[in-house]
Amino acid sequence: MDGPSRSATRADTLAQECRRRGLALTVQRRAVHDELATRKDHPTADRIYEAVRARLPGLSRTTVYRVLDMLVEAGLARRVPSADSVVRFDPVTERHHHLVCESCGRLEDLEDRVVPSLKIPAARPSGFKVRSYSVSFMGVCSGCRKPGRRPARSEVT
Amino acid sequence: MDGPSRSATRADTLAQECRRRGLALTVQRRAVHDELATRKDHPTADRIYEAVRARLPGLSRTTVYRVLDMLVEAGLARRVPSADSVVRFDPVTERHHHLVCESCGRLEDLEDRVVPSLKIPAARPSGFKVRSYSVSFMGVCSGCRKPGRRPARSEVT
DNA sequence: ATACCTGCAAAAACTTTGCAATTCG
DNA sequence: CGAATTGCAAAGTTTTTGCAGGTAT
Repeated sequence: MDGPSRSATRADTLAQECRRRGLALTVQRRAVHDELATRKDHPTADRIYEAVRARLPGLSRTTVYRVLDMLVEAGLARRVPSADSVVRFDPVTERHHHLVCESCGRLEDLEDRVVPSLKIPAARPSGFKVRSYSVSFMGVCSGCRKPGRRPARSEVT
Repeated sequence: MDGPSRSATRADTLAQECRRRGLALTVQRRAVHDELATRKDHPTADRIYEAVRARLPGLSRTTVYRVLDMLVEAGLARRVPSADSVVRFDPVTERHHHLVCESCGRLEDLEDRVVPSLKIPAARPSGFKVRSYSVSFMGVCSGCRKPGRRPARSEVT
Protein backbone atom coordinates (compact mmCIF):
# COMPACT_ATOMS: atom_id res chain seq x y z
CA MET A 1 0.00 0.00 0.00
CA ASP A 2 2.88 2.25 -0.65
CA GLY A 3 3.83 1.59 -4.21
CA PRO A 4 6.94 3.00 -5.84
CA SER A 5 5.06 5.84 -7.48
CA ARG A 6 3.73 6.92 -4.11
CA SER A 7 6.84 6.57 -1.97
CA ALA A 8 8.80 8.49 -4.55
CA THR A 9 6.75 11.62 -3.93
CA ARG A 10 9.02 13.33 -1.44
CA ALA A 11 12.19 12.87 -3.41
CA ASP A 12 10.43 13.97 -6.55
CA THR A 13 9.31 17.19 -4.95
CA LEU A 14 12.89 18.17 -4.30
CA ALA A 15 14.06 16.96 -7.69
CA GLN A 16 11.32 18.87 -9.47
CA GLU A 17 11.99 22.03 -7.58
CA CYS A 18 15.71 21.78 -8.25
CA ARG A 19 15.21 21.21 -11.94
CA ARG A 20 12.74 24.03 -12.19
CA ARG A 21 15.20 26.42 -10.58
CA GLY A 22 18.33 25.19 -12.26
CA LEU A 23 19.77 23.95 -8.98
CA ALA A 24 21.97 20.90 -8.62
CA LEU A 25 20.44 17.86 -7.00
CA THR A 26 23.27 17.01 -4.64
CA VAL A 27 23.60 14.24 -2.11
CA GLN A 28 23.60 16.81 0.68
CA ARG A 29 20.41 18.45 -0.46
CA ARG A 30 18.72 15.11 -0.75
CA ALA A 31 19.85 14.01 2.69
CA VAL A 32 18.90 17.21 4.51
CA HIS A 33 15.54 17.41 2.81
CA ASP A 34 14.86 13.79 3.58
CA GLU A 35 15.79 14.15 7.22
CA LEU A 36 13.64 17.24 7.69
CA ALA A 37 10.71 15.75 5.82
CA THR A 38 10.54 12.66 7.99
CA ARG A 39 10.72 14.48 11.31
CA LYS A 40 7.86 15.95 13.22
CA ASP A 41 9.80 17.75 15.89
CA HIS A 42 10.66 21.01 14.12
CA PRO A 43 14.39 20.46 14.40
CA THR A 44 17.04 23.15 14.51
CA ALA A 45 19.78 23.24 11.91
CA ASP A 46 22.10 21.62 14.40
CA ARG A 47 19.81 18.69 15.13
CA ILE A 48 19.54 18.02 11.45
CA TYR A 49 23.27 18.26 11.10
CA GLU A 50 23.79 15.68 13.84
CA ALA A 51 21.26 13.31 12.31
CA VAL A 52 22.41 13.57 8.73
CA ARG A 53 26.09 13.42 9.57
CA ALA A 54 25.60 9.87 10.80
CA ARG A 55 24.81 8.78 7.26
CA LEU A 56 26.96 11.30 5.46
CA PRO A 57 30.20 11.62 7.41
CA GLY A 58 31.85 14.42 5.47
CA LEU A 59 28.90 16.78 5.87
CA SER A 60 29.56 20.23 7.20
CA ARG A 61 27.37 22.39 9.38
CA THR A 62 27.67 25.23 6.90
CA THR A 63 26.10 23.13 4.19
CA VAL A 64 23.16 22.27 6.40
CA TYR A 65 22.48 25.94 7.01
CA ARG A 66 22.77 26.66 3.33
CA VAL A 67 20.55 23.80 2.25
CA LEU A 68 17.89 24.77 4.77
CA ASP A 69 17.88 28.32 3.44
CA MET A 70 17.54 26.95 -0.04
CA LEU A 71 14.62 24.72 0.96
CA VAL A 72 12.82 27.67 2.50
CA GLU A 73 13.50 29.74 -0.59
CA ALA A 74 12.12 26.94 -2.75
CA GLY A 75 8.98 26.63 -0.66
CA LEU A 76 9.84 23.16 0.60
CA ALA A 77 10.22 24.18 4.24
CA ARG A 78 9.36 26.97 6.62
CA ARG A 79 11.06 28.64 9.54
CA VAL A 80 8.92 28.15 12.62
CA PRO A 81 8.51 31.22 14.79
CA SER A 82 9.68 30.37 18.27
CA ALA A 83 10.39 32.25 21.47
CA ASP A 84 13.90 30.83 21.61
CA SER A 85 17.01 32.13 20.04
CA VAL A 86 17.32 29.20 17.66
CA VAL A 87 15.66 28.83 14.32
CA ARG A 88 13.50 25.76 13.92
CA PHE A 89 12.39 24.30 10.62
CA ASP A 90 9.14 22.74 9.54
CA PRO A 91 8.68 20.54 6.46
CA VAL A 92 4.95 21.23 6.42
CA THR A 93 4.18 24.27 4.31
CA GLU A 94 0.40 23.94 4.29
CA ARG A 95 -1.51 25.92 6.86
CA HIS A 96 -1.38 24.43 10.30
CA HIS A 97 -0.98 25.54 13.89
CA HIS A 98 1.20 24.97 16.89
CA LEU A 99 1.02 24.09 20.54
CA VAL A 100 3.86 25.76 22.41
CA CYS A 101 4.85 24.64 25.87
CA GLU A 102 5.55 27.72 27.96
CA SER A 103 7.67 25.73 30.34
CA CYS A 104 10.06 23.80 28.14
CA GLY A 105 9.52 25.23 24.67
CA ARG A 106 8.33 22.02 23.08
CA LEU A 107 6.40 22.45 19.84
CA GLU A 108 3.55 20.24 18.67
CA ASP A 109 1.60 20.50 15.45
CA LEU A 110 -2.11 21.08 15.34
CA GLU A 111 -3.96 20.34 12.12
CA ASP A 112 -5.79 23.23 10.55
CA ARG A 113 -9.19 21.58 10.73
CA VAL A 114 -9.18 21.67 14.54
CA VAL A 115 -9.25 25.47 14.41
CA PRO A 116 -12.20 27.37 12.95
CA SER A 117 -10.91 29.19 9.92
CA LEU A 118 -10.26 32.87 10.21
CA LYS A 119 -11.04 35.33 7.53
CA ILE A 120 -7.83 36.92 6.35
CA PRO A 121 -7.99 40.61 7.28
CA ALA A 122 -8.04 43.00 4.36
CA ALA A 123 -5.02 45.24 3.83
CA ARG A 124 -4.33 47.02 7.09
CA PRO A 125 -4.20 50.80 7.58
CA SER A 126 -0.44 50.44 7.91
CA GLY A 127 -0.31 49.03 4.40
CA PHE A 128 0.40 45.52 5.51
CA LYS A 129 -0.94 42.89 3.13
CA VAL A 130 -1.83 39.59 4.81
CA ARG A 131 -1.28 36.36 2.91
CA SER A 132 -1.74 33.63 5.46
CA TYR A 133 -1.83 32.96 9.16
CA SER A 134 -0.96 30.51 11.86
CA VAL A 135 -2.21 30.18 15.42
CA SER A 136 0.05 29.44 18.36
CA PHE A 137 -1.67 27.95 21.35
CA MET A 138 0.34 28.45 24.51
CA GLY A 139 0.10 26.14 27.46
CA VAL A 140 1.82 23.29 29.22
CA CYS A 141 2.79 19.96 27.68
CA SER A 142 2.23 16.63 29.34
CA GLY A 143 5.86 16.29 30.40
CA CYS A 144 5.83 19.62 32.21
CA ARG A 145 2.53 18.98 33.94
CA LYS A 146 3.94 16.09 35.90
CA PRO A 147 4.48 17.68 39.32
CA GLY A 148 8.07 18.34 40.20
CA ARG A 149 9.19 17.87 36.61
CA ARG A 150 10.50 20.81 34.69
CA PRO A 151 12.49 19.56 31.70
CA ALA A 152 15.37 21.76 30.73
CA ARG A 153 15.09 23.37 27.32
CA SER A 154 18.06 21.33 26.14
CA GLU A 155 16.18 18.19 27.06
CA VAL A 156 13.41 18.91 24.63
CA THR A 157 13.03 16.90 21.45
CA MET B 1 -4.30 64.82 30.65
CA ASP B 2 -2.04 62.40 32.35
CA GLY B 3 -2.26 63.12 36.06
CA PRO B 4 0.26 61.82 38.55
CA SER B 5 -1.92 58.94 39.71
CA ARG B 6 -2.26 57.75 36.16
CA SER B 7 1.29 58.14 34.95
CA ALA B 8 2.50 56.30 38.03
CA THR B 9 0.79 53.11 36.91
CA ARG B 10 3.62 51.57 35.00
CA ALA B 11 6.24 52.13 37.64
CA ASP B 12 3.87 50.84 40.26
CA THR B 13 3.35 47.62 38.39
CA LEU B 14 7.04 46.86 38.57
CA ALA B 15 7.31 48.03 42.17
CA GLN B 16 4.37 45.91 43.23
CA GLU B 17 5.63 42.84 41.47
CA CYS B 18 9.08 43.26 43.00
CA ARG B 19 7.72 43.69 46.48
CA ARG B 20 5.45 40.73 46.09
CA ARG B 21 8.34 38.54 45.04
CA GLY B 22 10.92 39.88 47.41
CA LEU B 23 12.99 41.30 44.56
CA ALA B 24 15.02 44.48 44.80
CA LEU B 25 13.73 47.48 42.92
CA THR B 26 16.96 48.56 41.26
CA VAL B 27 17.70 51.42 38.93
CA GLN B 28 18.49 48.94 36.17
CA ARG B 29 15.22 47.11 36.54
CA ARG B 30 13.31 50.34 36.47
CA ALA B 31 15.13 51.61 33.40
CA VAL B 32 14.80 48.42 31.37
CA HIS B 33 11.15 47.99 32.26
CA ASP B 34 10.46 51.59 31.39
CA GLU B 35 12.20 51.37 28.07
CA LEU B 36 10.41 48.20 27.07
CA ALA B 37 7.03 49.47 28.24
CA THR B 38 7.17 52.59 26.13
CA ARG B 39 8.20 50.89 22.92
CA LYS B 40 5.96 49.32 20.37
CA ASP B 41 8.57 47.72 18.18
CA HIS B 42 9.18 44.45 20.04
CA PRO B 43 12.84 45.21 20.64
CA THR B 44 15.60 42.67 21.09
CA ALA B 45 17.68 42.65 24.25
CA ASP B 46 20.40 44.46 22.40
CA ARG B 47 18.18 47.28 21.19
CA ILE B 48 17.04 47.85 24.72
CA TYR B 49 20.61 47.79 25.90
CA GLU B 50 21.57 50.47 23.40
CA ALA B 51 18.63 52.66 24.35
CA VAL B 52 18.95 52.37 28.09
CA ARG B 53 22.71 52.74 28.13
CA ALA B 54 22.28 56.29 26.84
CA ARG B 55 20.65 57.21 30.13
CA LEU B 56 22.49 54.77 32.34
CA PRO B 57 26.10 54.68 31.19
CA GLY B 58 27.42 51.92 33.43
CA LEU B 59 24.81 49.41 32.32
CA SER B 60 25.95 46.03 31.12
CA ARG B 61 24.44 43.84 28.46
CA THR B 62 24.36 40.94 30.89
CA THR B 63 22.08 42.88 33.20
CA VAL B 64 19.67 43.64 30.41
CA TYR B 65 19.38 39.96 29.60
CA ARG B 66 18.86 39.16 33.25
CA VAL B 67 16.28 41.88 33.83
CA LEU B 68 14.33 40.83 30.75
CA ASP B 69 14.23 37.25 31.97
CA MET B 70 13.03 38.50 35.31
CA LEU B 71 10.29 40.59 33.72
CA VAL B 72 9.06 37.60 31.76
CA GLU B 73 9.15 35.49 34.88
CA ALA B 74 7.15 38.14 36.73
CA GLY B 75 4.55 38.34 34.00
CA LEU B 76 5.46 41.89 33.00
CA ALA B 77 6.71 40.98 29.52
CA ARG B 78 6.58 38.21 26.97
CA ARG B 79 8.99 36.73 24.51
CA VAL B 80 7.60 37.14 21.00
CA PRO B 81 7.91 34.10 18.80
CA SER B 82 9.88 35.02 15.73
CA ALA B 83 11.44 33.18 12.83
CA ASP B 84 14.80 34.84 13.46
CA SER B 85 17.55 33.76 15.75
CA VAL B 86 17.03 36.68 18.07
CA VAL B 87 14.58 36.93 20.91
CA ARG B 88 12.20 39.87 20.83
CA PHE B 89 10.28 41.16 23.80
CA ASP B 90 6.78 42.52 24.14
CA PRO B 91 5.50 44.59 27.05
CA VAL B 92 1.91 43.70 26.23
CA THR B 93 0.85 40.60 28.08
CA GLU B 94 -2.84 40.73 27.25
CA ARG B 95 -3.99 38.68 24.31
CA HIS B 96 -3.16 40.24 20.98
CA HIS B 97 -1.86 39.21 17.59
CA HIS B 98 0.91 39.96 15.16
CA LEU B 99 1.54 40.85 11.57
CA VAL B 100 4.83 39.40 10.43
CA CYS B 101 6.53 40.61 7.28
CA GLU B 102 7.90 37.59 5.45
CA SER B 103 10.37 39.75 3.60
CA CYS B 104 12.05 41.84 6.29
CA GLY B 105 10.84 40.34 9.55
CA ARG B 106 9.09 43.46 10.80
CA LEU B 107 6.47 42.86 13.49
CA GLU B 108 3.29 44.87 13.96
CA ASP B 109 0.67 44.44 16.63
CA LEU B 110 -2.92 43.62 15.88
CA GLU B 111 -5.53 44.20 18.59
CA ASP B 112 -7.46 41.19 19.69
CA ARG B 113 -10.84 42.62 18.72
CA VAL B 114 -9.92 42.56 15.03
CA VAL B 115 -9.76 38.78 15.15
CA PRO B 116 -12.84 36.67 15.90
CA SER B 117 -12.16 34.92 19.16
CA LEU B 118 -11.21 31.29 19.03
CA LYS B 119 -12.44 28.73 21.45
CA ILE B 120 -9.52 27.38 23.37
CA PRO B 121 -9.21 23.69 22.46
CA ALA B 122 -9.77 21.28 25.33
CA ALA B 123 -6.83 19.25 26.58
CA ARG B 124 -5.30 17.54 23.57
CA PRO B 125 -4.81 13.78 23.19
CA SER B 126 -1.11 14.38 23.73
CA GLY B 127 -1.86 15.75 27.18
CA PHE B 128 -1.17 19.34 26.21
CA LYS B 129 -3.20 21.84 28.18
CA VAL B 130 -3.90 25.09 26.33
CA ARG B 131 -4.03 28.34 28.27
CA SER B 132 -4.07 31.06 25.63
CA TYR B 133 -3.32 31.72 22.02
CA SER B 134 -2.00 34.25 19.59
CA VAL B 135 -2.41 34.53 15.84
CA SER B 136 0.43 35.43 13.50
CA PHE B 137 -0.62 36.83 10.17
CA MET B 138 2.09 36.50 7.57
CA GLY B 139 2.40 38.81 4.63
CA VAL B 140 4.27 41.79 3.31
CA CYS B 141 4.64 45.14 5.01
CA SER B 142 4.24 48.46 3.23
CA GLY B 143 7.99 49.04 3.05
CA CYS B 144 8.62 45.75 1.31
CA ARG B 145 5.78 46.18 -1.16
CA LYS B 146 7.41 49.15 -2.78
CA PRO B 147 8.86 47.63 -5.95
CA GLY B 148 12.59 47.26 -5.98
CA ARG B 149 12.82 47.77 -2.23
CA ARG B 150 13.82 44.91 -0.01
CA PRO B 151 14.92 46.25 3.35
CA ALA B 152 17.64 44.23 5.01
CA ARG B 153 16.66 42.59 8.27
CA SER B 154 19.12 44.82 10.08
CA GLU B 155 17.30 47.82 8.74
CA VAL B 156 14.10 46.89 10.51
CA THR B 157 12.90 48.82 13.54
C1' DA C 1 23.63 43.34 58.15
C1' DT C 2 22.86 40.35 54.48
C1' DA C 3 20.86 38.48 50.80
C1' DC C 4 20.33 39.95 46.39
C1' DC C 5 22.17 42.32 42.10
C1' DT C 6 25.31 44.15 39.02
C1' DG C 7 29.41 44.43 35.97
C1' DC C 8 33.21 42.33 33.93
C1' DA C 9 35.51 38.96 31.42
C1' DA C 10 35.38 34.80 29.34
C1' DA C 11 32.92 31.11 27.24
C1' DA C 12 29.20 28.95 24.93
C1' DA C 13 25.83 28.61 21.42
C1' DC C 14 24.31 29.79 16.98
C1' DT C 15 25.01 31.55 12.24
C1' DT C 16 27.48 33.66 8.33
C1' DT C 17 31.40 34.51 5.10
C1' DG C 18 35.48 33.91 1.91
C1' DC C 19 37.94 30.92 -0.62
C1' DA C 20 39.98 26.69 -2.63
C1' DA C 21 38.68 22.15 -3.98
C1' DT C 22 35.05 19.23 -5.71
C1' DT C 23 30.83 17.76 -7.95
C1' DC C 24 26.84 18.05 -11.02
C1' DG C 25 24.71 18.62 -15.52
C1' DC D 1 34.06 21.60 -19.38
C1' DG D 2 31.89 25.40 -16.81
C1' DA D 3 28.95 26.78 -13.26
C1' DA D 4 27.25 25.68 -9.05
C1' DT D 5 28.13 23.66 -4.54
C1' DT D 6 30.69 21.93 -0.77
C1' DG D 7 33.99 22.00 3.32
C1' DC D 8 37.04 24.32 6.09
C1' DA D 9 38.56 27.80 8.94
C1' DA D 10 37.69 31.99 10.76
C1' DA D 11 34.81 35.66 12.17
C1' DG D 12 30.29 37.60 13.62
C1' DT D 13 26.15 37.52 16.54
C1' DT D 14 23.51 36.55 20.37
C1' DT D 15 23.18 34.66 24.99
C1' DT D 16 24.99 32.51 29.30
C1' DT D 17 28.10 31.77 33.34
C1' DG D 18 31.27 32.51 37.37
C1' DC D 19 32.84 35.49 40.45
C1' DA D 20 34.18 39.80 43.09
C1' DG D 21 32.35 43.94 44.56
C1' DG D 22 28.31 46.94 45.31
C1' DT D 23 23.34 47.94 46.62
C1' DA D 24 18.54 47.68 48.29
C1' DT D 25 15.67 46.47 52.15
